[in-house]
Amino acid sequence: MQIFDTMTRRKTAFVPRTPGEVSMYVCGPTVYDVPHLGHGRTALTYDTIRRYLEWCGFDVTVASNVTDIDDKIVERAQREHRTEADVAAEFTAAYDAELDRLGVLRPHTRPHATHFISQMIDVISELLSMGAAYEVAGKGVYFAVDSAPGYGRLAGRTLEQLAADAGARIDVDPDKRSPLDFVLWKAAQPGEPRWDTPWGEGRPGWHTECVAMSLSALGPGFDIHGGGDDLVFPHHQNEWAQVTAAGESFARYWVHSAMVNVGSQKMAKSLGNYTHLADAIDAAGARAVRLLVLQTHYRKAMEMGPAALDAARSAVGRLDAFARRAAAAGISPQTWAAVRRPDIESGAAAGLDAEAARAFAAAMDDDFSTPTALDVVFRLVRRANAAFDAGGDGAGHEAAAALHLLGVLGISVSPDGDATATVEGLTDDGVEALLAERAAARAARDFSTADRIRDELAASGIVVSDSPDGASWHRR
RNA sequence: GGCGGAGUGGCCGAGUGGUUAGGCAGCGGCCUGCAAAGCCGUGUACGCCGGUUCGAAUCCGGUCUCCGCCUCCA
Repeated sequence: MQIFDTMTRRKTAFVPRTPGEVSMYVCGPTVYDVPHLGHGRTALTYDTIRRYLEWCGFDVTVASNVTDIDDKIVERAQREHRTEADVAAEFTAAYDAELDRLGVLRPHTRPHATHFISQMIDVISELLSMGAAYEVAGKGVYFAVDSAPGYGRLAGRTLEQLAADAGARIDVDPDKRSPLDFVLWKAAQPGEPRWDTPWGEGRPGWHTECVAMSLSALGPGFDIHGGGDDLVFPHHQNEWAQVTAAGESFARYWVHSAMVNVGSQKMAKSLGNYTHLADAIDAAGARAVRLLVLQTHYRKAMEMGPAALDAARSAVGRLDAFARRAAAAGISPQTWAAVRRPDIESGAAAGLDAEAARAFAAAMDDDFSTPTALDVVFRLVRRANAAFDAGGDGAGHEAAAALHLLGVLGISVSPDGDATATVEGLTDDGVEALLAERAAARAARDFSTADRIRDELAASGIVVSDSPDGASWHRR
């Protein structure tokens, strides 16, 4: 298995710290507003990686934080006359709700920054004692970047290059020894939340929390450190600098997922193309959002506008229709839910198309190439459908593999369509009654009545399909 | 200005030297009372200009355009 490591900028063979186990830290959100499409993409990226590694047989541990104290949270709390904790609680809940809808597995541990103040104090104290950090009266504690040789490497730049550009876009703070130095701890300001420390009251800077939390949760030298592309610099570089200065080992692999574009520009509030994750899920369904995300490689910027979401929604409909045919043939995803990659390689999962599963695994082994993996799945679906058309039971292996591999990617397909969709109106019995009426009309070759009933059902979200064995239906 | 990425058929989006990516949409056909679903068929796609090669979307040189990061950001 190969993973692209941001630090070395190349695909690297994946060798975990402990054989058979993978430890993964994913930088989570700052909870000052509702989650947007980008949060969804990032979460789905790491959820997919996790699911795949688990399928491969690894014992995976995921830690993902919530930043619940930060400038923007303070700002919003003050603007809305509420506490920071209240703001954080509201948007943590919103984040959880949308990720749950997307089917993103909850991390095994989810540290909150405000619960790790004492660990952050330990980190900063150590850096102060070794001279890697310094205090500025009234402002806080800063990290001296020159105490971390190689600073800039994650961004593909040298300290000198970075220094030459410093100040190009923001004013240099004269209290810093180097313009690149960053704040570890912010001295208390009136009206802001504060914690007591050996160097006075204040609140944490952003970059220390992930150091304290990741190392607490996963220990030194954990395997994968992930997050959005925009965190590479300065956030991850600054985390790395602290750990490096302290002489500890940090992440073995740095993985970053690319940004979401809407209208070919990065989605951002300032550009007015900020899209709430909840709106996209409402419009296209959670599975379409997931499918769309996986149709693009995680390291490439992707388009998530309405047209793209709509196309994905159609594709999910195709998969559901396939699931209906498979179910009718007695092939259900549940049958294969417990199968893992080693089972297929050992031949213990006879009944699945092993060749297709290998092609799928080969794609995923290549830096989690989900678009190619989906290619494998869709080709299986077409072959299985063709076999269904041909009659007989030749579709079994392909259909089973397609359903199983979709499950590995976290895409749930179902004969019933989108189980989370809101369905109002007709009960099952009501539908059956109307269908009986329609069947009678068809038998009498009264097609206008039959079509009227079908149209009525369609208006209620019921799709009717006729076959030699009679009519079947499902909710759209 | 520095660093990095990208330009692929109507749209999204894989693909790093030679056989069909895939999805969505369209068109024709089969199936159907008509549909739906499905299958089959269907697109002189690789920003532009040169070069290397028997052969390039894929390598080299040049050029244009777009995007991201350099500041909080998934």
